[in-house]
Amino acid sequence: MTAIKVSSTIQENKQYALEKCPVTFVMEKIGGYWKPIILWHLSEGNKRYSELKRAIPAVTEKVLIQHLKQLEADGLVIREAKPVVPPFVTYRLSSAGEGLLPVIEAMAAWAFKVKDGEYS
Amino acid sequence: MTAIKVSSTIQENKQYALEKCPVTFVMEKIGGYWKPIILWHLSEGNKRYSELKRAIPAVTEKVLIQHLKQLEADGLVIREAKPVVPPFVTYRLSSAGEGLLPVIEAMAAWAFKVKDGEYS
DNA sequence: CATGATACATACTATAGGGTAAGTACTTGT
DNA sequence: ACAAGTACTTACCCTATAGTATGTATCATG
Repeated sequence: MTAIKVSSTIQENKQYALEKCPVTFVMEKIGGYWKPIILWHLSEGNKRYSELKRAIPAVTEKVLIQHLKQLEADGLVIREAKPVVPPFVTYRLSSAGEGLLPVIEAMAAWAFKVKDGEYS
Repeated sequence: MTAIKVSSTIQENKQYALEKCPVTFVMEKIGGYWKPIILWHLSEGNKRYSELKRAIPAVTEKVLIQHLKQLEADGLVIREAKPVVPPFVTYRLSSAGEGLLPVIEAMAAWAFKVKDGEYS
């Protein structure tokens, strides 16, 4: 039943979903809990690590870098580190990251409609 | 450090994110692994439970109903059950669910751009 | 009379992700 | 000499979610 065959795992289903569903593909990239917020803040302009930290106080440092690393690995943000002695690292959106902004805005628009009770 | 205070939990951070970030709000609704796929299939028209099952063979039945229940509870899909003896249940998008289609399409559009290498 | 189809439910497991807490290396300020 | 700020890293825990496997009620059909 359920058409799951030999040695099926979560990873295999993930593969399936990634290939079959472009939306799942996007979810993989921005599905982290704080990623959309990070992207949102970066859409306002380049930010230092510490600026992001202060801008999103509820996220822990571990998760913040974790997400930043993933976003960097996925090519959505670009990290620039000046090799100075108190470290100076800035993050900014790549062109792919900027391409996501319309998506983010579409999501925000829907959320506001829902909260305004526009869909009774 | 990290500005997390007394009795902070995942749930509290969730609350924070939900209030502060409309995108996280959307993620809560369509963030389940198969939800976007389900919504996509429902965008093609009403579907019976068994039709969805066959349309998305890689998802298990448990997860399929689980997601459908959540989507129903979130007001994104509408469940209609005819009280006949072999059960006949159809699912369709609510107006709020339809309102998400532009979001889904924006995500899909971005995904295809990425895969086509449009952002070198 | 047993199988299949319908639309689920339920008990159990496994893993990924987020959270907590603490530490690192280097320098400037007091 | 010690704290504070920079940008992280690491070890550990906890929970939410997906997956596995099986069961349920009803009827039609062979």
